[in-house]
Amino acid sequence: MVEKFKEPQDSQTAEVDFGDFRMTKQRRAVFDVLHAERDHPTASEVYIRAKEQMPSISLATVYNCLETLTQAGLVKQVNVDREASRYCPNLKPHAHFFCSHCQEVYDVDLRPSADAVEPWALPEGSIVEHVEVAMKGCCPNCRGAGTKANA
Amino acid sequence: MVEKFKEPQDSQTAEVDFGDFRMTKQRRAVFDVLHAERDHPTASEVYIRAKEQMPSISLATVYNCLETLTQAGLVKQVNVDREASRYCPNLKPHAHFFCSHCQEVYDVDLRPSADAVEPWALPEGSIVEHVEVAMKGCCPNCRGAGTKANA
DNA sequence: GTAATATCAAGAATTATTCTAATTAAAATC
DNA sequence: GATTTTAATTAGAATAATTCTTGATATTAC
Repeated sequence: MVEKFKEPQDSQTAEVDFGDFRMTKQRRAVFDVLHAERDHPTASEVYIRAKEQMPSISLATVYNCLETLTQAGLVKQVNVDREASRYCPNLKPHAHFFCSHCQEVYDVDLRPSADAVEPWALPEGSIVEHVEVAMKGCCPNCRGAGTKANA
Repeated sequence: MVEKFKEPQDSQTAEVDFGDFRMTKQRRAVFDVLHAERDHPTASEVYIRAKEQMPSISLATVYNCLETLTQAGLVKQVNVDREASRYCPNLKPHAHFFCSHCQEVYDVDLRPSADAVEPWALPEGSIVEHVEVAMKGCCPNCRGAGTKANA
């Protein structure tokens, strides 16, 4: 049921297990955009970047592709407050740190052998399928530079 | 600068430190709604409940009040995915558990002397001002009842 | 009591996202 | 390799939560 598809055209990344989905040109383009610069672009930003390689792609398709890729487990959707969703190709368990000064989103790795759920007193019998941790504050860069963006 | 206002009318809860803001009838009504049933209503749900006590209140005012109360630190805004924000009056540090079956949001306390940030390998010099932890899964009730809502 | 300021209400506007319907592309079958 | 079937793409309309705008109404300061 789960097969591998080879990319139908030249691309920067190797072949990817795409599950039941077809690896179309558009999905490949969106996937490549996310891997080219590993910041955390919004759908619109992905759209702008994808258009450089594929001017015919539409915003609706970018939304579709991002959803498909998310369902396939190839990218993660990142939500900070009520702002536009951002997307990231980091598949390791990680949290997100949002710097209020430079407005950047950083990935934060889980410490070796640490457990993100451990600090929380869940009732017996709860089943956790998914944890999302979002931190907000000031990143080391902005801190050193005297909080330029906000001061 | 930070003063106490007494409520301008009868109400269920005691006087509250409201910071620089005025405790108006509308804000009090919204505040009371959140304390009456400690579930996690959306702005629209708060609106519906507040109208029972104050039929003249508008949705825009409910949004304004919720924002004011949030800024004053008296309620917390809870965001799960891209769905409508929910509001909760629990001021203790806590996470939220969203049951995909009954669609309820539960508060999850921090274990005694546990630290929500500890599992995360933040770069030196990061300053965390705020942490938001959202878990998704199945609550003990739904688990016992054979996942009625989804199966 | 009057002036200054803050809040409220109603509806318009905005924004991210999803839906719809028609076209196009890809895979399966002949 | 041509045809059929199925899935994906596109453009634009629709939606939903939220914010903004403007004028009216309270509340505090003087």
